[in-house]
Amino acid sequence: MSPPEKVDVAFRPVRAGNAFEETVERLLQAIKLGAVAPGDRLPPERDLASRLGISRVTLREAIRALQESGYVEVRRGRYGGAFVVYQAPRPARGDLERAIADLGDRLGDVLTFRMAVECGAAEALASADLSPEALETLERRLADVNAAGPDDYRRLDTAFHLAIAELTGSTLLAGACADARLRITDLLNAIPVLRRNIDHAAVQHEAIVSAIRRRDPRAARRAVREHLEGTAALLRGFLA
Amino acid sequence: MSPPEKVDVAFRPVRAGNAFEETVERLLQAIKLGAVAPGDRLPPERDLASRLGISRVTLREAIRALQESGYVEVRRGRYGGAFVVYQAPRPARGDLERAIADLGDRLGDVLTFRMAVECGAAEALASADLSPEALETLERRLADVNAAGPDDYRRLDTAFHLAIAELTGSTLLAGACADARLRITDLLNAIPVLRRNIDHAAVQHEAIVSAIRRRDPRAARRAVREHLEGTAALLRGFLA
DNA sequence: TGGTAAATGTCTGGAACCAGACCATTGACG
DNA sequence: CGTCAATGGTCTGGTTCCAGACATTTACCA
Repeated sequence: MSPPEKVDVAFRPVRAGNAFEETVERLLQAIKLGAVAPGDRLPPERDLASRLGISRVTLREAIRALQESGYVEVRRGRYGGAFVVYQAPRPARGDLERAIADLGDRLGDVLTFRMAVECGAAEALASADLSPEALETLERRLADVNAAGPDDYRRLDTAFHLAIAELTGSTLLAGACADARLRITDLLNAIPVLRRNIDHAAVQHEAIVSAIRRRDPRAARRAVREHLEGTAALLRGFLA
Repeated sequence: MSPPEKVDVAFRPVRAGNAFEETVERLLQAIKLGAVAPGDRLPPERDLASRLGISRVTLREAIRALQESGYVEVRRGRYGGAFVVYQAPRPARGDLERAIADLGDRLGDVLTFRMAVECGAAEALASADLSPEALETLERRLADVNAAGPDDYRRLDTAFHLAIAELTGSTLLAGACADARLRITDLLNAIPVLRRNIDHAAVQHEAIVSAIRRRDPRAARRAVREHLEGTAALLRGFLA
């Protein structure tokens, strides 16, 4: 037998690192991702801390960091909370290059990962026995994206993609999709939202939902694949 | 627009929980997974601690727990270390039911996740431009499984599956596959290794490698899908 | 036979993190 | 116009976790 079957992936890190930094990162991504729309507020500290599995103290430190960086505005009293004041800026020339450079050689990693999990989610959803409510949620997200203005587009696009993952009912898969999306948000936000691209995406989105609706896993997968490949190709192009 | 697009997956836990318990779990799974064969030793404490991203103290506590449970044997001095003494027992009647009950309603979640990431990995690998060394590694793992005795089978089967993920070069995807495998190990170990099943699996493994070799992503995906679906169906059957 | 390298074993001080109790503020609503 | 519930703000004591220095053990090897 061949001796060195070192499966080093079994010894990968148990924890990501510092709880505070992780939390800042998570919240920041939740904001950029649009899980909380500008003007809305984060859940109450006690709730959020328990959902994130950290103490309120640590969460508060993270929120303060976001406050000092101008992402949220904290108000006290009843109906108070941490309100999102961040509005994703229109991408400027050079943003994309910078974001890609930040990601470094992990770009390919992320793109591969995203392709695998999002295609998998779509296929799983199209194989499942969807409740009418679930289907309605999906249609609603699709309508939201189609009705979005330029400032809302990325946010609602993300919500649509993540809805597919969440509706599979697999929290592991949904988590993986969210993770993939988080890692690529900065890149997506750096791509200008052009009319032509939106229209193209809308057709593809429709194809995805249609495949899911008629329970055609292979078509669902193919549709997602084509949808993501456009972005992937664009980004990989900047590596040359 | 439809107001409540609560993407609660964005607020999922930042950290898994207790570092000590997480570490015990991880090491235990690494052993059951066969990342370290019986008789072999874990990496030195300092190495391992840094790889796992925890302190040596915490790692030592975890190792001591494994020692007291009889999984490893620790020897001091040069050429010492934590040696694996655990030999996966032949599954007994009722093990599988117990393992499934332990997993509870997360079974579907795990199966869906596993299907998505392993299919994704195979497809990605079949789309990639494999180096001769990579291909050779894959062939070697395949040969290892085919040459395995009953006691080694699960371990080498795991090594084969994880090799596919690792060779994609995407650490995220490899990590996800390892994670999926970890979560399902107890189930797999509870399934008796029958001659008939081994032969069947060997044919499917060959189909997977063959598809990768001739760079046919769709065939690779389909082969993995069929391979995993057998297990999934078997397990789901126990839910009824 | 003794030196040495590589490993585990032990200790200390400090940083990070937590749980929970309590305080302060605020806007809605009766 | 006062009450109150929901929220952020603060404090205390304790636990977990860490980094690093130092001690001990052991097998190879000159």
